[in-house]
Amino acid sequence: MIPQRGCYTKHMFGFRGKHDVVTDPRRIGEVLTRGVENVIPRELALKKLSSGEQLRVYFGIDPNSAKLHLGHTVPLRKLKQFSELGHHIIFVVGSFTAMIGDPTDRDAERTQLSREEVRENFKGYRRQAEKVLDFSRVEVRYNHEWLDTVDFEKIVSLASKFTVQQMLQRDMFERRMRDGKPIRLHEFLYPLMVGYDSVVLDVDAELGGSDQEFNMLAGRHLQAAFGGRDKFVLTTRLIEGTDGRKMSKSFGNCVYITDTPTQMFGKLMSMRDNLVPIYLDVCTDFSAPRQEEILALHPKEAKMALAGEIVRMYHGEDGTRRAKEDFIKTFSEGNIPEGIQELRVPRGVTLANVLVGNGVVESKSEFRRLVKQRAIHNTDADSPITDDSHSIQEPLTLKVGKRRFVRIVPE
RNA sequence: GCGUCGGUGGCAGAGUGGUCAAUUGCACUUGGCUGUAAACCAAGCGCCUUCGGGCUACGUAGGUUCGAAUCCUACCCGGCGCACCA
Repeated sequence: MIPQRGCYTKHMFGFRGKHDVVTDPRRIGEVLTRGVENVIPRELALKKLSSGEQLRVYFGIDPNSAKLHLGHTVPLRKLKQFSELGHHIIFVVGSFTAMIGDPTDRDAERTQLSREEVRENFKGYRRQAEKVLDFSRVEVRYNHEWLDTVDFEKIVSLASKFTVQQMLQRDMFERRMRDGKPIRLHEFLYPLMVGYDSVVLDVDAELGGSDQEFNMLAGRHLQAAFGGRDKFVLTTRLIEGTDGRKMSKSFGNCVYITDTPTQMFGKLMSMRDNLVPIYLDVCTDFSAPRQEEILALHPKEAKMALAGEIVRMYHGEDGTRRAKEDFIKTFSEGNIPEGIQELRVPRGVTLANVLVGNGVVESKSEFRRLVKQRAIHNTDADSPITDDSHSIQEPLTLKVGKRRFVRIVPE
């Protein structure tokens, strides 16, 4: 069953005394700066956090089934810090908003998800997010609980709190106006809906990626308009993917927290040097002095330290050691890594069919190209495959391009 | 509703009857160099191929033509302008 309003009660969460809330100015200072893009308004945040009151801190997520990457962990880690200060974390799953799709992410699939799918997706999300945040101390809500029953009268009342000009100020809309790209009316509704979440939950603070700033501020505006608390908004920094572009599934530049230690280590090592400082600051708990020490090392050593720490956070010491050994063996020494993909095939089939059939190579044309470029290397004989009609007679270990390895065994 | 401009490969954006599987840039792949980084250099970048070529593709469906991404018609979608705002 989907948790209904009331499933989570004050008995389960809650009312800690003042003495449970940490008000150490130094820690508050760190929470409000590290990995933080913006705090609006900063004075309000300081005042609330110093008051000793337990704050209601809201974080909303889209209920897609995607794997979590390091970028997703940034706000999660920030939530954890708030939780450690003794504040109450409310996780809102966008079970209703899923039907609209956030215009911020214009690639987002607009497929309507059923409530059941949303719930399933959240399970997967939670399983991953638990590597960062302790969910036993988190209140989880689904926003269809209150958005389902919103009628047109309510929508009008919400919409009347904004002017069209305010909506158009959003840089994304501004840009699309300028570029002559369409803006659909319902896209204005999205900030209203997620803003209404914070009205209903009457929160003290909202966290999100800096791409959510507009939506969160809309919520702040609505909460004030409906006589709620004065909330502050904290946006976390967005980290670039390993190639320096926006971290995005479609660019293939994400480090997923479900990646194996070896994958994770390898991806982090191949990232651009200039990203090391931000990753250190945002994705690890290294203190500022420790970060300085690391950055003073040879760039490769610095990256090793960073990669090692991040892998350790998600896979522990053992995984890290193995990943590091694998990396050194494969790339520093040019050997073959452990546990490569092994394909059992009938004797005599062509290599082209094997590689294309198993998705190692995309098409036969691609295969021919790779052969021509001497990119398919027989590591047993230490020579490239030069015959594009090569057929499999003997077991064969291949290196395709820089990092694809496959062992083929005829039977 | 009327007018007008437009819809091309992952993206941007050329091309306006044959020499177009489609200039160019970005992204991507591969080789070189390296620290599996960046930068740089070089090659490649729809699918199939017996390497001759074949097939599919420029919003959708038809049509004109020996030949269409390019011309015509209808439809769908979008931008802008005008009208509407009882």
